[in-house]
Amino acid sequence: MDSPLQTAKAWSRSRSRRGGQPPDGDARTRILDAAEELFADGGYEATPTARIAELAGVPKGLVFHYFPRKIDVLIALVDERAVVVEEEVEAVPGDAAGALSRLARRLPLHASPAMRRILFREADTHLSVRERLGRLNAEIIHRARFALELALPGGRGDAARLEAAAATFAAVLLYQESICLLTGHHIDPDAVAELIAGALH
Amino acid sequence: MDSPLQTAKAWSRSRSRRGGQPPDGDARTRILDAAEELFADGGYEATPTARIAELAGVPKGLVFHYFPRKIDVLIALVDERAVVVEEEVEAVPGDAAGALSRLARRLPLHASPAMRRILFREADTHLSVRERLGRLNAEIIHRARFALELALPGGRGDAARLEAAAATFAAVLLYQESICLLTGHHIDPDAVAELIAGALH
Amino acid sequence: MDSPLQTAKAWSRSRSRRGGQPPDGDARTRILDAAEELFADGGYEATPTARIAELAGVPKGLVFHYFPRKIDVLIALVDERAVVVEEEVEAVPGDAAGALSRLARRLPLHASPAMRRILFREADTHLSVRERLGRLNAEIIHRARFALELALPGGRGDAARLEAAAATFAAVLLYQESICLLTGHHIDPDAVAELIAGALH
Amino acid sequence: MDSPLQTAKAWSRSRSRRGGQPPDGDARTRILDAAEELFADGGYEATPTARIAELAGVPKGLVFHYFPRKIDVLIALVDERAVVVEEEVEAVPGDAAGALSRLARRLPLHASPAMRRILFREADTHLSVRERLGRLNAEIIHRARFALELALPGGRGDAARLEAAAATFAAVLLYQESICLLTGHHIDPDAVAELIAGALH
DNA sequence: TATGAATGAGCTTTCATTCAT
DNA sequence: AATGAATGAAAGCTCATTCAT
Repeated sequence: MDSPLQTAKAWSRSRSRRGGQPPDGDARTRILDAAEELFADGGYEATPTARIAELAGVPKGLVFHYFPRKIDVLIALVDERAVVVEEEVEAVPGDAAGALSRLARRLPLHASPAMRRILFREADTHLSVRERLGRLNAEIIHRARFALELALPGGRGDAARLEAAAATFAAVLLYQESICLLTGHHIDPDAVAELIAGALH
Repeated sequence: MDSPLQTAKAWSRSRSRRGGQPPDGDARTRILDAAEELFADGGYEATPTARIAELAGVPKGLVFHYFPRKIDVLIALVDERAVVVEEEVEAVPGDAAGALSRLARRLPLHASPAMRRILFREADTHLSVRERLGRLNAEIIHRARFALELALPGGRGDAARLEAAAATFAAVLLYQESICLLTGHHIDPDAVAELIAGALH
Repeated sequence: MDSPLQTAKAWSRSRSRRGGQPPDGDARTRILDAAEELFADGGYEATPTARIAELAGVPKGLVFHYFPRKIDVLIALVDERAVVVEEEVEAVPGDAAGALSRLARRLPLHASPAMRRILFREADTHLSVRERLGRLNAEIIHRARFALELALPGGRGDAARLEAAAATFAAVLLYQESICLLTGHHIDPDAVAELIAGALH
Repeated sequence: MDSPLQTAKAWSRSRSRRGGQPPDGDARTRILDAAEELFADGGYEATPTARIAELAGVPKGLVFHYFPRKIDVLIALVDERAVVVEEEVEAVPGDAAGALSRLARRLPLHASPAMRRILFREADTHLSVRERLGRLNAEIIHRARFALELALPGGRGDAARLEAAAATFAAVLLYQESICLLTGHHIDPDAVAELIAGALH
């Protein structure tokens, strides 16, 4: 409740509620589960399909039954487990900081923490991943701009300023988790929301 | 001069000035050059040492003569070509936005665009890279905070607010290049500098 | 009528008359049809059973329902679709060249062009195929010798000469199609028939 | 001396004279030797590279050091060990049968019996092999026609007849070995030479 | 009879690394 | 310092075959 994004544990708790004990669900699901974990940990390239199969508790051949090429596992993962939510949000005029905070708390992305790591780690080299990350970034900027526009009185404030504010907020949202992982430096999205909303008066 | 970070072409121009004959420099240098390009393009894991040797125009065995293990190439690259500059900067009270802009224009990092990509791409999985990125982030935050503190009148403005501002600016600086590469979305650091400086009055 | 052997199109026309709905015939037939085409094109070894099933439009498991082992598909093909006709032909004394021409036009083999390719391609390594090809060769030589004997006056002409003539004609008949496919060089069986008949006076 | 083509034993005797005991020669040569034997026996597709390495007495990886893809082994084999001799032969007017016999005894092809099998077996499916076989066929027909033309008096005898005779002789020469292997039926090239020469008077 | 998930042995190929020269 | 053949473990992937339904 105090964290802007669900933790890894909270996420797996919410998913395992529907299933049983490991091996959880059907073979295809277990393969994706395993791949998600391993890709997030060591990266796509460094993860052999054999280890995916092993962790999933299925024979090596079955991985290729469902996913003819290794890359298809990653594609399926992104397709099915990193869904960008593109819907209109209700307008709340006047409270820009609150709107940004709410956006931070509820990213327009259905994805586990592991999937989020994969999304950033592999975007560099894999087109389908990059495309998904691009959509997410666009959606966040769109919503941030919408929140700021509504919150601000009239047409005041030039467009460039608003654009920079939205992009800045998106950058923080997208990378705060990476930054924490890589540098150990925590960023409080609420403080940033207030800061940016304040900057536009 | 109008770009916040050197472009790839500008960088290689500035480097080749010191070098000379094609193929440029001695064998060790050519190996590192090749590795830098290939690691940036396809990632460390996906780059065979044989291709490094090929691109460097040296026999395969020579790579292992200079760098006993493949990982040593990456380590040397980070050590020698991603130098974080840790020095005190002169204070310019009163002009917070200008100070941030100057910081954006001159990151405390001696590294080519390719090296910067490597730094972010491999930080996840390779300790020595992560450590370097952490130092860079710390240095940027340090300087941003210093600039903002000096620029602001008195001790006014609470510490948390200043912290958030510095972290936000660092996030933008660190990831603007990645964001552009991944999403095509440009961010103007000067606008962000002004925005953040403005937010602190 | 002017071609010594049926063309692929003529063959499939004559077969589909008995069949009917697309996809043609029952599952077993469609499997054999697919195998015939694929074995002829790429060879037995290079053809996965999965592709046979795919081309036949049947599930993979069904192939093994009808043919427990992959080799059984080839065996069935040869058994059922490369039938060597072993029957006595009427004698027509005096016209050796004509008799050979007739033999060329109507090989003692019921088989599509694809099956003929399979017969030659797989004879090297698969006993049942080799045996069938041997029977065909023997039958052709038998008929050619018979035609030449009858056509020639008395017992004149030594046996070895006649043997060589029959074998030569058989070689041309058997391999003219292969030669054309492999080298693009056409051979006119009628001209060869006349040549060989003429050689025996 | 009485056989038109060298036997397998005679061929390997003539080659091993230059080398020592097995493992004979350098690694690349041993790999080609092994491949030649195995491809001839079981066919290209059915021969794993691992068995080539095993028979050659080299580690599996070395095969791919010299031949990046499996198909390159076959290509090298055809390139280096199935050389078609394209040179003019001296004219011997008047003795067509003798000229053809000499052609039969000395095919314009430098290749072991094993290579000859490979040439015919793989021509169907591998372009480079087919091209080589086509060249051989063309050369044989060329020489046979040349021999028959010279041997025959004046311009007598129509061109089509001569063409058929040359093609027939080439077919017999090319396939006599295959026919013998596949059907057990021996053909005496000398008898065929005499027959065909006789047919043209 | 019909189906497609499941299996695992084995395939081609890759690659970091070693080493004699 | 320089070289490229040699090595073998392990990678991605294929495929005939089995089997529960």
